[in-house]
Amino acid sequence: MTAQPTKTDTEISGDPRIVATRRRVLEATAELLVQRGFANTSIEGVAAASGVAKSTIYRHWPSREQLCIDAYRSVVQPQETPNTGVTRDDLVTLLTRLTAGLGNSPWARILPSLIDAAERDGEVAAFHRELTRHRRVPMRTVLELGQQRGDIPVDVDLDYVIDLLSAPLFYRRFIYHADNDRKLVEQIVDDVLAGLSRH
Amino acid sequence: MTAQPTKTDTEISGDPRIVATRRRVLEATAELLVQRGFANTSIEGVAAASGVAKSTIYRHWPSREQLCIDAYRSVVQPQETPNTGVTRDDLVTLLTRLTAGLGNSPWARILPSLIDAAERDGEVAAFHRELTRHRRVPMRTVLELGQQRGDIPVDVDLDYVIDLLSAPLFYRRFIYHADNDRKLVEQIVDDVLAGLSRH
DNA sequence: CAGATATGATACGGTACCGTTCGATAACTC
DNA sequence: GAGTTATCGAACGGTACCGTATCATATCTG
Repeated sequence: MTAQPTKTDTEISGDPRIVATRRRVLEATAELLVQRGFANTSIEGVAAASGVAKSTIYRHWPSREQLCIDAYRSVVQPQETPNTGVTRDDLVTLLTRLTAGLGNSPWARILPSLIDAAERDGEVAAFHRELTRHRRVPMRTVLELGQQRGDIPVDVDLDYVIDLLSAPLFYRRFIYHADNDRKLVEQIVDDVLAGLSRH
Repeated sequence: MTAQPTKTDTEISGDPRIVATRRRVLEATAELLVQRGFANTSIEGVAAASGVAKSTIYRHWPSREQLCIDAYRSVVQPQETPNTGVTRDDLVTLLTRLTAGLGNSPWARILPSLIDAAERDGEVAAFHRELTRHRRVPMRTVLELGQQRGDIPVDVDLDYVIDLLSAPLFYRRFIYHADNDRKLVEQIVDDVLAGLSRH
């Protein structure tokens, strides 16, 4: 039971029938995850929504969990790392982008379901951990460059800085249910950087 | 359909049968919510776990949602407001308490389910909003006193400060899956207060 | 074109809930 | 103790899914 990503999206299978089926099913699953959440998304529901026969879905995915994980993965897009040479501006760019993603993307709308499922399912938890680590890479890079530049004291743990910067946006989106605008992002970046400079 | 809290816990009904039934059902429901989550907690499951007949449960609660909301409410305990006269220390106290609560309490273990359900159910969302607002009151009070004392600049929005202070703990518990220790709490408080003093 | 392969459609027995009804007990109240 | 009230337990018809099997049909590949 080693983590088997159920094939990457750069599918090697030439057969267009397989490619089309996978695409249709993953799209329908993502849509259902948005509308109904993880626990209320069933294989039969996906079959009905996608127009793909249930038996065909079972030929491609071993379980509902794997299907949902694949669907979620298909909805996450990679982020590029800004590099203007100005730490503050690059952070604002990253957080503004995060704000946009948190707003209305399928990724954000499914995330609560995923977090909830991860509380009880080890497979989902491992997947979520991997995704989260991955998502933090660009900001980590920006902060490392900033540290080399002297914008951030060298004794500060950069993962901690990522927490300080990102967490308020997640919190306000999922718990406090408040809007995140650009002004807020700038204030967070400036306040956090100012706070760290005391070290 | 005005927000009807389905009776407060300070139940006026003298009949001990009713009191006992409500207690048994709410306890079993909370336990099931921890174990299986919101979407996988059914009335029949609660009946089996509590030993209370299904028909009896339906006499007390109109729906699964209302029952789960009541069960969650029964698990939340009110927080008192520290007041040592030292803003920094009071904040550390509050956040340390939050850290403890986030660790292993039923409240924290059910929270992801509740957040997920709130994404799609207006009734749950309203309830969650109410709870969140309520939970923030003690910290708001501490910050107001701190502001009067001059520890926090007057032009700073205190709700924003609550976000900066609390969010990292929630983020690390539910998204980053990292531990929150006392040292981290102190660092957050000191860094945030230092950052705000630039205003 | 011929053979291989993927899909569609349907049916299967089985499980878990739903929300309601009803009569028999048990427990409380006055 | 008599009357009221709450609970139990079982049964109801109905819905949604599960995971598997079968076979005809459609679609690719060489």
